[in-house]
Amino acid sequence: MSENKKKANNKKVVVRFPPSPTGPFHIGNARTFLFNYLFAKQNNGQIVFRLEDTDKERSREEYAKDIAGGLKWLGIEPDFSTTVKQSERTEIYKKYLEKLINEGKAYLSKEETTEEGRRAEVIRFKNPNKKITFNDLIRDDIEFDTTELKDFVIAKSLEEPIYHLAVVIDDYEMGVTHVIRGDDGISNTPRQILIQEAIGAPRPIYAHVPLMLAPDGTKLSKRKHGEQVSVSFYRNAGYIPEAMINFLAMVGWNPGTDQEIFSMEELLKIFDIKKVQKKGGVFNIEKLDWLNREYILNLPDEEKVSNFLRQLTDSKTKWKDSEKTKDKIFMEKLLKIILDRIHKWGEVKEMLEAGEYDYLFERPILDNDKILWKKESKEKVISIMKKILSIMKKEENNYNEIKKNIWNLAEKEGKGDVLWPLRYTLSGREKSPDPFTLIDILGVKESKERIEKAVEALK
RNA sequence: GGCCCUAUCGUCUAACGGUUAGGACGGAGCCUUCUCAAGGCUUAAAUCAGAGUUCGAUUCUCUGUAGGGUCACCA
Repeated sequence: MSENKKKANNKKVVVRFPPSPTGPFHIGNARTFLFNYLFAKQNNGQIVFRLEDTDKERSREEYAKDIAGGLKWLGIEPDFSTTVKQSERTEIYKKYLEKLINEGKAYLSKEETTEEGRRAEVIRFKNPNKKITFNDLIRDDIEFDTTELKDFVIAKSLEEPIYHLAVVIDDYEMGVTHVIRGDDGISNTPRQILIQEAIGAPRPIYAHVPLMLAPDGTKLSKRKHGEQVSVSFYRNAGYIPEAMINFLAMVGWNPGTDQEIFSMEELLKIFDIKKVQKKGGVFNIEKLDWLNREYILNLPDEEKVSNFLRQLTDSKTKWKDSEKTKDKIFMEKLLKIILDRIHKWGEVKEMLEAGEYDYLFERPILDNDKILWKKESKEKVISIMKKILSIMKKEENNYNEIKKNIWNLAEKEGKGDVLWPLRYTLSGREKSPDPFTLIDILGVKESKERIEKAVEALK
């Protein structure tokens, strides 16, 4: 008897991560894995990793790597040291198949080969045609009549087992005690139980977690819903793994309190597989974005800086090696501005590449019409600008005084009449941070020069 | 279509058979420095329908309806 089987007998919890490497790591699978992970860790159990690559046509090494990489990124790693590949286990399956055939529980079946690619001979399971009831941790008892399954195919040949056979044998040999999978697996369960009974394997405890759905209410699929079904999409977009975990856990589960933010540690304490919803949950990316922002804001300063710098380095902005980027104080101010405007790190790169902050590095080209807020008269704007300039000259580098005095001026002359031309002159953009923030980051000297130039151009 | 599963605001969800049906995201409005964000406050928004059980049903039962899943020599 194998080591694993002994453990199962001792009721040591063993769960499995059985991805099929036929595509990039799917976000829905990540969630199912998370539930497995939480359950296993809570019970001091083992998490075995199994690549279900019996479909030679579609399985690819790069996908297996993407899945393993995604799990590592999310911080929910199985026990990779015991990784099993179904493609390397044909001898084992063959043994069981031969036994099943010898015992009359399966048989070689001659088939009519009307379609191309179909075998003239396959191995079918001799269906005892009975009713099967199994218990599910999430849905209680589920009953099936297996008669409708007929004598289903379990292998194309002795060397080519079909999924159901391989799964049952592997779960048995690996001592899997709890099968926690998507509820699209519910209808597979009765035939797998039939096979279990035929090979004398114990029945694991099942928990079918509802699927995570797309906004249209259907199963998330790459074909229908695109890149957003892949874990790597979120990784590349600059989401924080802890935020992803938090979000994934909350689609379909909640602790029954108002708490929204959970660390892995907290999840491990309060997660309860039995409290997982029965209904599928829609993947709501807006909530994810909100959550991710919360996580970004809670990051230690050094991590904020390093993430920000990485985005800058990765970007294709013309000024990324400019002197200014070496000015620590300037960069801190820029980061502060940016942090107010992002939900995920990838947006930093997007904004920088879109030129949204170019005006901080070079003087913007101004449009005289836009300086005039709501068609103010040129004369008025010029006179206001001159007043601002005199405030700046008087106070020179006392930022707080300048801010106070300009604000007083704005109250007197009309906020928009002062603030808009000022802000636009400094940034050259219709949308930007407020003028005081701009003066602060640009410096009084540069701000003054920009205003002087604008006044000249207006005349 | 057969079989299986499910049903509370748009979304994620809370509510020993007794609540003004609660929270969060998103929305709307207002405030906060003109704009964009961020933030604050306020607000709209739900028990699928019909029977039954019960003094009383979001909660239990049945029926219907709707949605989803699954019906491979894919996994």
